[in-house]
Amino acid sequence: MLAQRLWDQKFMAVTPELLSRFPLLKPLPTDLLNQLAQQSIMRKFARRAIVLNAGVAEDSVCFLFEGRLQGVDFTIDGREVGLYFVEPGDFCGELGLFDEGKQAEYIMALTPVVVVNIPIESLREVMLRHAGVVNQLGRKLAARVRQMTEQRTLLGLPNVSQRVCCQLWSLVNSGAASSEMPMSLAAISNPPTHQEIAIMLNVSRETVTRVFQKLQNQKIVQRAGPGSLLINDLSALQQLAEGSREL
Amino acid sequence: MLAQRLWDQKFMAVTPELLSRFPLLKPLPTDLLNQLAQQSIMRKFARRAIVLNAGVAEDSVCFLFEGRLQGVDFTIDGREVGLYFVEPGDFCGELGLFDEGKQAEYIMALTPVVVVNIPIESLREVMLRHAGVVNQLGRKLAARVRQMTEQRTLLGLPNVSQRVCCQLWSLVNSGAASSEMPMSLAAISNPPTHQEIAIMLNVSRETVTRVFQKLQNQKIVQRAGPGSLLINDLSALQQLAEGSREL
DNA sequence: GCTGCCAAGTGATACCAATCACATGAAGTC
DNA sequence: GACTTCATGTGATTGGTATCACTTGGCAGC
Repeated sequence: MLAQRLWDQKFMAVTPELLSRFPLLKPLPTDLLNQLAQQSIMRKFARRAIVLNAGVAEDSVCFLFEGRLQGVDFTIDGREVGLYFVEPGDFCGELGLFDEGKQAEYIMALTPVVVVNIPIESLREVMLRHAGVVNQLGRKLAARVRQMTEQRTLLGLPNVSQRVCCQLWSLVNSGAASSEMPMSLAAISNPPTHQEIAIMLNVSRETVTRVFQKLQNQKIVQRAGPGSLLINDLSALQQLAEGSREL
Repeated sequence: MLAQRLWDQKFMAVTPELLSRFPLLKPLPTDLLNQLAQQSIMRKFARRAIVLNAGVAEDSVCFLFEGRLQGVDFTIDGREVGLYFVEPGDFCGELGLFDEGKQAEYIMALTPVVVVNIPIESLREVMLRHAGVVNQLGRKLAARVRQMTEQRTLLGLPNVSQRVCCQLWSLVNSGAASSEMPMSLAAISNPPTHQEIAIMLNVSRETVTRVFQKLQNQKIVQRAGPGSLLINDLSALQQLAEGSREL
């Protein structure tokens, strides 16, 4: 473990410039960033690797530099449960900053990822002196609660197709914040696999596939290569999500 | 509306002593409590009344003095979704302290309640000067995220009886923190109605009833009057929750 | 005591999605 | 190019829950 860390550190030093790419850390003074950079380590993980472990008190917060992460948990009977996605520039494992509790969920790499681990203790010190950081962390937590609430509401939908469409709809709205798209056309870049969607919605993978089949047959969505899903008929998707239209 | 508030204020003045009963506010100096008390109002609500509205930016945080509240939301098709309970001494609607977003979920009175509303603006000022308050709020949010994560995991269970038993199990552990009980015997005071449990677990009310029937037939739980549910066989409940035993 | 209301209990039925067991297709590796 | 591995596609079967339509029972108010 230590060897691994030293190796990483050696070959991929964490620079203050790199840290300042993260919105949370950007406002910090240069010397502080220098200090943090020295205490931080950069690590790479393969697809499907566990980046943070549930049930243990992790000693660092994980900042995502490249790739995509997902918070996942497992039910007692071993079933996988998808919680949320983490995109580059964002971070996870921040609950430990506020209490001494254990990491609640696993963080798994959906793609090969590059992350920066910053020790919790160092960040706690930063929090003491920089109210702005505390503020942003508070906002982040609040946003997470809101998002979880929305997701929970989604799970209340009795109609499974509607659940899938709702999830797609919320992916469209969160992902493609770029507003140069025409209203009727949008895209989801690096769309989750059917399996990833399934565990977020408490449905089986096959069911997700079948919903996608129908959506494609009706030309509402369309694959554009492996890394992109085109939404041809945005308003149809919205109607499906809202339940005012059936598949 | 204004008249109502004046009425409440007139007949039930908020005293600093009353505010200091809340753990979050207890550490604050007396003069600050005085000030807050003057800006706060006490209100009563009947059972089933909406205490905080979803979708609007509420201008106050709601401290629960008496009774029990539940965070609820509604799916697009009008189905009720239960999110969490609020017990006396606790508060809700605190997300607005961190961002300017709208209240995410409704807060509904499960019993007649007495609450104290403290303006968000006043609390924000308090947060600026008293790091301890920020700290506690952070912990509270973190705890909420953990609890929501657990609840979400619960929903992943394919077996509905298990879901119900898990929920009961977590009610036992959170509610009856009083440790003078023998290990094999516990009780849930003011247990939620079947309907309230049902909407938290995404199951129908009838299904909850049927699970309770089985639990009662097997003498695992037992009603003790309207305000209490006895758990006769705690370990059996645990096994059922963990899936190592079937109903 | 009567009435009304709401929580809880119960059976019959229908249907929808999970599951299983494959087939196919695409991407990366040696 | 052969091979592995993973994502996706598809049909048949089945069981579990929602739903509906009631009944019962307890509590409160008049």
